[in-house]
Amino acid sequence: MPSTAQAGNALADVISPLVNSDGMTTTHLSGVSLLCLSRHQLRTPLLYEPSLIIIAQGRKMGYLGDREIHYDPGHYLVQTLPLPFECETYGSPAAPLLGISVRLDPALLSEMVTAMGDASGHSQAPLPMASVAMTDGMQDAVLRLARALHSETECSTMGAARVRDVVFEALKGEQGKALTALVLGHGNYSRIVQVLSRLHTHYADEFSVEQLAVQANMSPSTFHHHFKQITRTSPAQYLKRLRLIKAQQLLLQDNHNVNQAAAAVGYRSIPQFSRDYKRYFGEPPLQHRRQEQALRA
Amino acid sequence: MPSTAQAGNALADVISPLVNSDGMTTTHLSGVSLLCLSRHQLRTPLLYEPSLIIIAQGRKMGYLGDREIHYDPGHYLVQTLPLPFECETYGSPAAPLLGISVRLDPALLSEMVTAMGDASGHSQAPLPMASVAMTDGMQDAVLRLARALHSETECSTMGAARVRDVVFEALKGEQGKALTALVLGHGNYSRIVQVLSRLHTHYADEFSVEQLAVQANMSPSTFHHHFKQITRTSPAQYLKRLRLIKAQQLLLQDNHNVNQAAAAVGYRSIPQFSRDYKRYFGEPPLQHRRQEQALRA
DNA sequence: CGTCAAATCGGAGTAATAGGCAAAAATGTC
DNA sequence: GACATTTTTGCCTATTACTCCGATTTGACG
Repeated sequence: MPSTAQAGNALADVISPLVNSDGMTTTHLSGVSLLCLSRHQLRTPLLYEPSLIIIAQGRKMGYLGDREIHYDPGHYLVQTLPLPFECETYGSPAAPLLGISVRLDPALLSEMVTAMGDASGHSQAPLPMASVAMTDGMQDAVLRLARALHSETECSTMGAARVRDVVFEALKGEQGKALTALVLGHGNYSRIVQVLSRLHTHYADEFSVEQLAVQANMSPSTFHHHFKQITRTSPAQYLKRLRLIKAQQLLLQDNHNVNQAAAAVGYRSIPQFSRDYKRYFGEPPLQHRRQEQALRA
Repeated sequence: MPSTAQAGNALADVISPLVNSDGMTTTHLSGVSLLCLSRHQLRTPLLYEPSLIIIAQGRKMGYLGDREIHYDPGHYLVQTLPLPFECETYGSPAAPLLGISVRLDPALLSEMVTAMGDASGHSQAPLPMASVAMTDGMQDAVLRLARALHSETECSTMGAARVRDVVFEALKGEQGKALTALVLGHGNYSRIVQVLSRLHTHYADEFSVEQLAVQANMSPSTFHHHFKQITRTSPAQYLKRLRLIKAQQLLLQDNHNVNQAAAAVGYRSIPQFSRDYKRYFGEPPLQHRRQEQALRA
């Protein structure tokens, strides 16, 4: 059981008994996972599913293009879209990072947004990733959710409701509009989102920016513009990163060899894959796998 | 004492009494050696130190990439950089190759160049190896040097001056500029030379072209370009040849075994070493050593 | 300060190389 | 002559090198 450094951190105390290893721990509640990391993790690219991430102890820092996103016990993360970005995690054996992640199920989201009605007049352009100041309401909701995780019975009977509470708080919060925009097609934003969704489903296929622009009903140049506004990278870059991250999973978790991984994510040229991989992650594919394996052993 | 075939070859007559075996003979003057070879030596890779080489009898032919460099009694060789190249020697028992080699001491060179002042306006790109037509001045200077070698007393009192004369003639000659460029950093040229120097000192270390390019303050592609311009091979090739030649010395002279030699010059994989050696020298390492030992016995 | 030419950079495809493993071959040893 | 050891070869995968080319920068000159 990881240690909780600070006294009086209720959430950390509740989470801590539930995890026993670094990384993501699943819970009895699908869509809810626990984060733990007892060491410093240098800035590295990764990809989160749309989710809410609440930090109980430690802190994280995300880099999306030129934006820096801090999250810590006083700020939770609203991740609306599954964007590739880079993340640095601050944790130590004495005070590991502890947190809880709640996946944003589109169906649930849609239902809730519709039920809540459209209190439109959107304050600002929706951000696909944003750090939001913690509120009392959210704090309470998360704490209740975390407590529920201790009992399998409570999970099955009350789990959905606990999750609902948390999401409700998020919808009320600063970034509620961003989530709303996801559900109610909101002009340009949702057209780009559709394209992103397509990329995520078919990342191994070949795409031309032109095709994508057509799909979004925009000219290539406007498409490029809006795309970059949201993802902070160009379409081609986005796809490349997506592929590389997927390939990394295949390499490190599914024990594919470099050939297979490269092919599986749509690379035609293995050398090209190797180079891109090295540029993005800092070291070439196989070496990376060896290191990772060495860490486990 | 080797025979001097042609009548009236003053230099050959002076040198000939000083040598009594094939190969390099050292003299009382450090940095000055005598060459003798009474048989034909097929084209084989080797590495000279920066030096002046004056042939008194017979001839040699150097191959540096696509360039051919002839040297014979009418042409002396100015070797500015220690480049791996290939060399064929024409000699026979009746008329062995005879020559004299004067090492180019960087300190001496530097001193002389500075003293002579920079008569810049460089005629052409400096060549790291070049054959220069013999001049009367050089002929005289070398002859005087050679005569001095006969007397240990003269060596110790006048040796330095005699060497100085020879180097002075070289500096005045066609390739003087190449030597000057060595001392006075000359933009790209000297940046590449620095890298070469590093390679020669640390040839057993691991290098990537990328690193080297950084050291030379160039992009990889530009680095490639300039490197090849000077050495007539690519960086990786150059390092490989350097290592193989060093390994050859260890094998043939220092009686290392193949393992040791391979490791000592930076090969991680012995099989790879064996392959490369064979490609470069025509036959695998051990066989080569055996042949060489057979020749001596 | 703008213009043109030359040098340089960075990307991408092709080719070559490194290094691992295993087996064959050669060598030295008893 | 059989065995143990060293060396060589073959094959395979992953990585790097090499080279060309378009884009960009640099630098000299007007």
